[in-house]
Amino acid sequence: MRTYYCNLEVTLEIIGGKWKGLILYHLIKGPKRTSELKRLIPNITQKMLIQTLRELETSGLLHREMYKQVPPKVEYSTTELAQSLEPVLGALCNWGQNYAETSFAEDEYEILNVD
Amino acid sequence: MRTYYCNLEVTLEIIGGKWKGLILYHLIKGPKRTSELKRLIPNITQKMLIQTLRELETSGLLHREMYKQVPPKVEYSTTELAQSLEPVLGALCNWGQNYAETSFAEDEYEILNVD
DNA sequence: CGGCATCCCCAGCGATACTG
DNA sequence: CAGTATCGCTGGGGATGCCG
Repeated sequence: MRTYYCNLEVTLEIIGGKWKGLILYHLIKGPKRTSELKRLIPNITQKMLIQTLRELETSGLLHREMYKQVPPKVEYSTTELAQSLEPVLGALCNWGQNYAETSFAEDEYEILNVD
Repeated sequence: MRTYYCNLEVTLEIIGGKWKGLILYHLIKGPKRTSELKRLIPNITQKMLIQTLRELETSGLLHREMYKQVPPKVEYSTTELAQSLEPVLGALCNWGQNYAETSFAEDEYEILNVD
């Protein structure tokens, strides 16, 4: 029996951690192949990418579609459960942009959008 | 020069991690003393509580008010920057409640609200 | 009561090499 | 291209005890 002291703890257990939010953010915009995600999130290692995708799949947030061909092609997409996070993740993203603009020195950071 | 590949990475660096979101969530509802926060977040150790509060203060999200008296009294409150997270954290909280209700077996978890 | 300092463990993560 | 396997580190964080 797992005990939570706040509903937010549930959320953080499912989509918290170093990479889950970022992966969901990109996948919510549309299905992506493994290599596309790696390109969108350059700092993640392949190991962590695969591992995190597995966890999100287990939590019912992602769907994994495998095409039987050579070379292999795998595509990840979000479930309805994950889609409902779209406005929240969007808001968090905007908040980060605003935070950087107001709290970071202009010459101490950069945002490279790789879309 | 710190490089981000998505504005969401900024957000996660500031309010990500194991405890920051939870602490902000409680403090946004109103100023709290250290011991109150400890009671609201039973699983956090005092070390991590203090450490995380310091980091949030450094990031400009919290204000620390110290009353010179015996026994000591310290109160933490949110800055305007943190207040803007209220709707987002509230949404995440609701999402977690919904997730638990739909995806967890009823007899495998419990939510103890300590408000 | 609020906070700091130590010690120490372990799991999360990175690096690398390998497979179908 | 997608994924697995192994090794090894390191730092996040827990436990404990002390101080103003």
